[in-house]
Formats: sequence, C-alpha cells, structure tokens
Amino acid sequence: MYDVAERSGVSIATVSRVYRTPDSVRAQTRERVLEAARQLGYVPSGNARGLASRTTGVLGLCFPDYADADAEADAEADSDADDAVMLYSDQIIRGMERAARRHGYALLIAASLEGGPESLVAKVAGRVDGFAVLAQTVPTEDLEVISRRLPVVMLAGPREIDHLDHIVVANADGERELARHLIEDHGLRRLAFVGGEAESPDAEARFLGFQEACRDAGLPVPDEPDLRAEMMTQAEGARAAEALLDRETEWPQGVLFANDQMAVGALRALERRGVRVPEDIAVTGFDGIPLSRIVRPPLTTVRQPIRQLGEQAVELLVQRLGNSGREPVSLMLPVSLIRRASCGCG
Amino acid sequence: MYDVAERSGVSIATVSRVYRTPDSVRAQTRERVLEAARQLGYVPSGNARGLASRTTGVLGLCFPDYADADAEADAEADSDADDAVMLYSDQIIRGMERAARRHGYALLIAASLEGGPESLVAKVAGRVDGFAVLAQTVPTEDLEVISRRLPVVMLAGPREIDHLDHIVVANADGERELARHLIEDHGLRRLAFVGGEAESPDAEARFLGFQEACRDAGLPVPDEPDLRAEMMTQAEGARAAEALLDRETEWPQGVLFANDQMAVGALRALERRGVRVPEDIAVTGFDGIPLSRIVRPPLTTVRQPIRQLGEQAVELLVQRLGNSGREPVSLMLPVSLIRRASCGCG
DNA sequence: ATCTAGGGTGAATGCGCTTTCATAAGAGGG
DNA sequence: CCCTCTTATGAAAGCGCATTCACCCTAGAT
Repeated sequence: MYDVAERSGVSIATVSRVYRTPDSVRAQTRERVLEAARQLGYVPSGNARGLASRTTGVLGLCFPDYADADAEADAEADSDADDAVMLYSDQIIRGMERAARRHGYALLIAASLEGGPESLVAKVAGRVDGFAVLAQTVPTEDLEVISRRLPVVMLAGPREIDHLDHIVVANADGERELARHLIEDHGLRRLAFVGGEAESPDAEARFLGFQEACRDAGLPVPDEPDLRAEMMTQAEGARAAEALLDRETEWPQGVLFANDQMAVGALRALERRGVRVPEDIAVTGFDGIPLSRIVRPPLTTVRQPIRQLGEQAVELLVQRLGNSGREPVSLMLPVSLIRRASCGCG
Repeated sequence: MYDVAERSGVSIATVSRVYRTPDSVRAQTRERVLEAARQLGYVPSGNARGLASRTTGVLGLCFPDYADADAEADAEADSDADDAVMLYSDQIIRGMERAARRHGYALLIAASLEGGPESLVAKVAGRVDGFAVLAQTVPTEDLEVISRRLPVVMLAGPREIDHLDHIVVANADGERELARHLIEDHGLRRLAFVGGEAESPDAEARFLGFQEACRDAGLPVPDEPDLRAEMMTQAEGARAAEALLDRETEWPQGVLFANDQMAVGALRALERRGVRVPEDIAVTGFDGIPLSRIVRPPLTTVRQPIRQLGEQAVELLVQRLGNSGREPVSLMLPVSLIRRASCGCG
C-alpha cells in the first residue's frame, strides 16, 4: 500500500479511500491509484484491514469431523454413488454460502479436530465476525468463552448455552406425524421404535414424538425405544431388524427407525430374510437422505430442511451483528413427511 | 491480550508464547495465563496474528455464481430431489475441505459476483495463503495481478495464465473412449455430437475426443458438432434431440451429448416422441451427475473425478507454499466411462 | 565462592490498514 | 478582494499480535 501510494504520488490514506469509499476521491486521483495498484500487483491485506476496522466480512461454520462416517458410507454405497451423496454438512454449507453471499459475506468452514487452543475452532473464531456450530462439535466450555466475544448460533442439538441463538428442526413433530400416519392411515397398531444412543438429542426427540403419537392414538406408550443402536448406521439397522424378527413375541406391523441409514440397513436385512416390505412389515426412517429415494422400496421418511438450517443460521448471525442487544432466539424449523412405498403408500 | 497479560502478571510476549509455542513457557506460568484468558473470554485475533506473522492458515476457493443455474435445476427436478443433488461446486468444496483439513488449513469459500475492487474475490485473496479458482470465475487480468502475490491454482478450464498451476480433467480422453465404446462394442457407425457454445472449453475438448474416435475408427470426421446448444441445459438437450429427429437425413444410431443435463433432456424428448433408447437411438452424456443414474434408461456417461479436483488443488497449493520456486504444473485427471443402459449396455 | 549456560521472560518494534483530525485548495457570496 | 463553506488530501495514531534482542535467574561446573 505504501508502494502504491508512493508510485501514484498520494498518501496511504488516499489509497485506502480509493478502496473503502471510492466516491470520496477525485476521479482522476482514483485512476492514478488504481493504475499504480495494477502495475504493482497490489492485493489489499484482509488481515490488516480486519485488524484496523475490527470486522472481517466473513462468517464461519464449524462442523464435526465426519471422516470416519464418510469412509463407512462410501464403503457401503456402491462406489458409483459415493460422489453423489450429499452429506448433512454439505447441505448446511450450501445453505450458509447462499445466504452469506446475499449479505456480502464470505464463508469460512472448518471441521473441528480436537479441542485445545490450537484447534481449528479457535482459528475460525479469530477470523470471522460470527459463526455457526453444529451440535457436539465444540466443547461447551470453549463455546461459552468464545460466544462472549462474537455471535454464535448453535445448530441442531440441545440448547447448551442459553444466551446463544439456536436452531433445531422439529424432530418430535415429524416423528409424531409419521407415527400418526402409520396408525391412522394404514391402521397399524403394533409399532416398534429403534432409537440411537441416549446421548443423541435428535434420536431422543424423535422417540418423544413417537410416544406422543401412541398416546394420541390411545395405544400403549413405551417408556423406552424397543431397541437402541450405538451408531445409527446401516449395519446397526440391519442388526436391529434381525433382532426384532428373532424375538419371541409377534412381529411388529411397522418399525420406525430414528434415521434413514438404519432404516436402509433394515430394508436390506429384511429382504435377505424374505420379509416383504411393506406387506409384512412397514419401515420408516428419518432425515430424507438421497439414498432413501433410491432404495427398494423407496423409504417413507421425514425430510429435514437442512439447507434452510444453514440459511437461517446466517440470517440470525447477520441480525445479531446489526443489533447485538437482541434477545437470543430459538428457532424450530418445520419438517415434512415424505410418503413412499415402504409404509404402504404409493 | 493485554488484559490477559495484566491479569496473569506477565507480558504480552508471554501470552503470545503460550499460544504459539506452549513448551517454551513454564507450565505454571502457562496455566496462569490460560486461566486468565478463560476468565476474560479471550479470543485471539486471527487478523492480528495474520498481520504479524504474514500467514493466515486459510486456503480459499472462488467459484462462479450458480444461482441461476440452480434455480433452473431445482425447477426441473422434482422438488423432492432438489436438496439431494450435489453440484459441481459442492463436490469441489468437499474435496478441498478434506484435503485442507489434513494439512491444518481452514477453507474460505466465496462465489464471485461481479468484479471490481470490492468483489468477493478481492476479499478472499486478501485473507488466504493461497486459493483455487474455477475457470471463468475471475477476470483473467485480476487473476494475473493477484497471482503475483500468492499461489493460485486454476481448475477446469483453459490455461489462461501460464505461470499458474492448473488442473483439468481428461475431457477429450473420456469422450474418445466413450465414442470408441459405441463404435466398437455396439457397432454403431452413424453418430451425432451435440456440443455447447464454442466458448466452453470443456464442451470443445469433448468434441475433440469425439473427432479422434471417429478418426481412429476410420469414420468420417466432422468439423463441427452436429448441433451446438447455447446453454447445455435439459431444455436445450430436448430441443436438440427433436431437431436431430426432424432432419431430412436418416436418424443417427447414437447421439453423444456434451453433458448429462442435455442428455437427460433428450431422453425425455425422445420418450415423448416414442423413440426407444437405446434400441432406436443410443444416448450418452458426460459428467456423471447423480441424475444420470436415476433417469430411465440410466445414462451412459463419463464420470469426472470432481472431488479429486478439489483435493489436488489443495495439494498443489500446499506444495507451492512450501516451495514457491517450483515450476508451474498442469495436471490432467483421468475420467472413467460408466456404461449403463442408454447405450445398450446392461 | 565464582563462572557459565541456558531456560524463561519482558521491552520494543513493526505487520498493513482504517480513521479521526487537521489542513490545503477551490467555490461562491458579499 | 476578503471571508466562509465545501471538498480533497495528508499526518498520525492505533488495531492485536509475533518476534527479536536483551536481560535475569537458576543450576551445574569449576
């Protein structure tokens, strides 16, 4: 910048003005400066600008390190498809990028590895005006500290810190609606629910919705999921399906899985065992992943508006950047039931 | 930082050391500092650190503003699927993010809107250690200037600036292999090629491959594509298919489209006209988009390793950051033929 | 007891920019 | 022709950190 100033015979203040407030500089001077900048290959330092102006024009996203889950998903899917499957994080990124672009922000993304001062989270936090975090990505205490300095919005998970903005999807509502559909529209009465580990807030919320539907329909209300999977993967789903079949008791008429991955695994296991879906047993998932459309039979599920999650996150951040005094909000995004063949529809 | 230093009774230099080189500080001192930082909610400023150390630990990606293309794609696809389709840019982002993470970098992404000093490109360039650009995203002259200051790698397109690293996919090879397959394995002789606008380097490279295959097989070598679509969309593909049918001359035995979108549109148009694929006419695409698998009949196509494109980009950037003297390289990533029903396979 | 290393710490400088505040140069008005 | 009011520009003070150099202190060697 000093070089540009010297070369064009002005002060650095004027060079700065050329970039920040072009109209405040005489056209002739401005051209001289821009020409010099071009000749010198001048690239303004975002760091310096950010330091001086205390703002970066960048929003951030921290998401968990899915590396293992991906490797697994890739291995399970036919290799043909592994490039095609859009992950949760991909969709959030896309949503945030769109919204950020609309507001003139760039987006900084990083998967958190471990914690500690040198973590990527710390790097992100120091380089953005505000950021979103996927639940269970960053240790609560770190978030607690960081959120005192800049806007943070928490996505999809329990509200661990109450002064943070927070967005979830309507897990319970979705599962309740799904169960209601099975009960009322398909006349099923003996339903089983396969959940995840008790620490998964999503899975728990979905089970809650299932309970509500049972209650609403006057059916017995289970205290616990019939089965809990550790990993919520296809393999676990297959295992759960077989466990359900091998029980002494009569088969359930329908099985609700806490996510699509498990339901897909179950579909395959049932096919191997010669159990017809939906004639013998109805199967449902949750999430609305692409795979749910492709499997046979197509999976009835509940779609989460993941992209909107990202867009809303940016909206909240931008709002708070404009008005830091705003009360923290907690949004719940509506989900939508997708009826396909695996429950008997279509 | 000054506050932290004061509170823990040390100098700012020591605070800095606690974060940069923890081992050089006595454990007891370090704990005092970290405790003070926690109490004060200290978040190190990435800007200041970047300014002082002249490095950001961030890599960047600039890609075109697909907003319009997306809206169109969403409208064409059943609404059910619009969240599921992974775009070109999504895949590159994923690839770059993975690779960047491995090397300890975060990723800054921005879709370029217009040019000018205030463009997102300028913002990205000033905040990263190096970045990748999708072809035709950033004006060549801007890139010329920026690339004098930091590593830039150009993705998928002509090599406009010869001192830049550059990665392309083997468009010509792929199309040649595809045409060879149609000619040799399926015995087709009368082939048509539907290209894009002459300015699209990808489409042109693919046509080149087609020409080569004709030459290799001793077939007449066309000078120009039989048809050129303006937009390479489904609608244009459908139109092209109909135009081909309506010609005076005999129908071709096979039609190679320069991308999947057009081929899919053609598939639908042919179905409407009662033309059977592949019995009456074979159809092929290029890209390997997810949709190509779902349409009926499934589309024979050439898959681009888009994710690898992103990963390689990061590798090149990291290499160059380590050794700025390295000669610029130009990589060509191999593609793979995917044989499905639309050419008569399967 | 004195000397020597070496680890731990502080003072000071500068990274490249934004932003007042002050000043100079014109533009009208009397 | 002098005075006031804009408009364009310059000078200078940080922004928050990394880093060098100098210094002090302690432990081991002599």
